[in-house]
Amino acid sequence: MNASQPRRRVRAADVAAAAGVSPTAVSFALNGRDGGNISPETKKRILETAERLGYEPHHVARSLRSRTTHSLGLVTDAVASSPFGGRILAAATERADRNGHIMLVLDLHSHDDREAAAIRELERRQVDALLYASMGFRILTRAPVTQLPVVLVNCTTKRPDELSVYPDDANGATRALDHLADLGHTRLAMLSGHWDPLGPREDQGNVSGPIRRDAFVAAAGRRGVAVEVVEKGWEIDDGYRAAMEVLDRPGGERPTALFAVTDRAAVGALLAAARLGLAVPEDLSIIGFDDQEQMAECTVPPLTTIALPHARMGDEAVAMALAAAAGEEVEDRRRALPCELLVRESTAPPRSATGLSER
Amino acid sequence: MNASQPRRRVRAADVAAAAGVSPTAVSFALNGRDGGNISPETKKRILETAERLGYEPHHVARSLRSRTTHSLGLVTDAVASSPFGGRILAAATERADRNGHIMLVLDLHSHDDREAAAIRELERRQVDALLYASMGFRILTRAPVTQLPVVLVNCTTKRPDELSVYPDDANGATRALDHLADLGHTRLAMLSGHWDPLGPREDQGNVSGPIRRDAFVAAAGRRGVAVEVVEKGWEIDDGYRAAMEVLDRPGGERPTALFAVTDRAAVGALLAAARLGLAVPEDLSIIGFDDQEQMAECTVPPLTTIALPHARMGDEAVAMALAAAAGEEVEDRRRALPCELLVRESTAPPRSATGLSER
DNA sequence: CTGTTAGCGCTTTCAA
DNA sequence: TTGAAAGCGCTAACAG
Repeated sequence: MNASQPRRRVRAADVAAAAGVSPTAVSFALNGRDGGNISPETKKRILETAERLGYEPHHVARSLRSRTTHSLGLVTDAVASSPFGGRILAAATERADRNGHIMLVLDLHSHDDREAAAIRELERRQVDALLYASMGFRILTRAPVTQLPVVLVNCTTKRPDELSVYPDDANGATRALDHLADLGHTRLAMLSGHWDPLGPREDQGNVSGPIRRDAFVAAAGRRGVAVEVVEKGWEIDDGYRAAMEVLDRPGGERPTALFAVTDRAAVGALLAAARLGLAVPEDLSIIGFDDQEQMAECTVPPLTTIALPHARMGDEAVAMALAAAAGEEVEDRRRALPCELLVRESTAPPRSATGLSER
Repeated sequence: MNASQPRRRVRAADVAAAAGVSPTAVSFALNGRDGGNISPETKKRILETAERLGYEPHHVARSLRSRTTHSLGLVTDAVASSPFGGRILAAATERADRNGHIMLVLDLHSHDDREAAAIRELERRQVDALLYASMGFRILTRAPVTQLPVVLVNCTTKRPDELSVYPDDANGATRALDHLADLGHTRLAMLSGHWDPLGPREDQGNVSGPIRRDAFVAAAGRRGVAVEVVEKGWEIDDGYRAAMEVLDRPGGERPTALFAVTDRAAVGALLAAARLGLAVPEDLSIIGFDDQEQMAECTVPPLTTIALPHARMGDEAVAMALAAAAGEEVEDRRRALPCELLVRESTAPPRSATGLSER
């Protein structure tokens, strides 16, 4: 049919010519910018012509003229390469896309010295706003320097006017304790991490560890249950060693439930329990934190855990960035998002509470 | 000092005026485009002036004029949200950045029907080339349709002219077997997955499973060692069940080494071994596949595994895309990248081979 | 060796 | 209601 498929890109002017109108009319019709100044039928004809010709607006030209690129920059310290970062990124790109924006991604690979250059690059690209995401939850001493609107993701500062979204770890830890206490456990242990396991600089460390620990201990105090805290670290082997320490003792002195600072540590605890011949959850309840992909859901048994609000962080961060870019006043500039409890199969009432000793 | 900080953006014309030259000279000086037609000292003066004024080229304007945006589009079926995808993405953004390009990321969230729209969006944005990355290694029946140069990442097609980079799973599985055989194991089991665990459509499934299995079995045949294959799946619980099946029998009939199709399955095997009171690697060697972040390295004991070439895939994909965008002829259009063996602590010679029974 | 000038494709003010 | 025309900031022919 279309014998002479046109090689050349079809421009607004081509549509205008084909429809017998001016470029102005085309622009108006396509952008719905008609302040009632373009007749419905003309508009319809223009739209049809554009469709027929396969017209696609030239985004770059549009950006040059309108001084907005409909794009957002995402600078990450290493999020793109962390197992959680993906969830933030996916939700962020999703939300951006729904709003006609696209995400420009720059990964610092933990080289903080590249930060300034990355931000300048994004400024040059005329992004409408910036997201700055960190791998672990951090409290920054200073936000990235730029004239652009910035939203901090998975990190925040002390300044109340700075835009940020981050997980409410304390809320999550409290839910973990309540879950265990509600089940009837009274002798608990927490497999905890260290302060600042990642960075050399004070503001680089992941602060989730102490927050989770302190909130858990505080909540335990409120509920009147005992907690033994063992600080070994976040990883599988750390959890294994910590669990071995509290579990390898006579039944009566052993905690009936463990709260692990991360799902990885919880997997270590699972390993230790298996090694010690303790059945989970019958002999020992274990609850993790993070709802880590491909891990929490498919351990044996599946892990009860506290889910980090990654998707929501990405989503809200973009919403905030867009609002700020549009010059709107943003409410709740610092958003601590709740962490949901996911009850799976690694937690149950303690033996003494059920009164029955199965198997 | 700078009492009157200029609000207005400084343009090339401003630099030209300040340096007492024409905009052309500025353009030439900044782009190194001088065909020897600009005096070194003029150039120096221009550069200094630009520096002093804090001039930043307006990328959008430049793109409009030069018809190249120095940006690459990345369409993923869900890579951004997978634990491996991050590594690809990080390496890709890194390489792009080093070459003055930026990455526009669009995540399909497994909605294949959005693919066409995503690609059109990227075309509108005038990206110089496209990367199409899939979460699991797939063999596509058709590549994305676009006029742009495309590089397939972690997937490929049967067409030899299509650009792609993907892992050489067969190579990895062969290395796994060689490692075990070299250690002296003669009675092995492979904890394998299913064909097509992910997608409804035939070309959506991850093909790594059967490739790894077949290559492992073939290599075993070559080395003359026995392999029992158990097909349960990729996840921790699948590995646990599969391992239980082959391990829960008298010592003489039990394999001395396990090859797990993924690190997750290997963790399941670790759990099963612990449950059964088998010491790893003394009683049982376990080797995984993937070198999964925050998992392989920190199990107890740390897992010997085969590393997927994620970073290299991201890196080479960008290099290929850039070359293709520049109109260069690309060699090795389909690149199967080798998978390295990482020897950690979960593998050792079998008891019978050492002749000693420790502990 | 340097400057003038004409666009890239689109939007939008202003006049018809 | 519609159209002409003037740029957005930069690059690259083409003169000078």
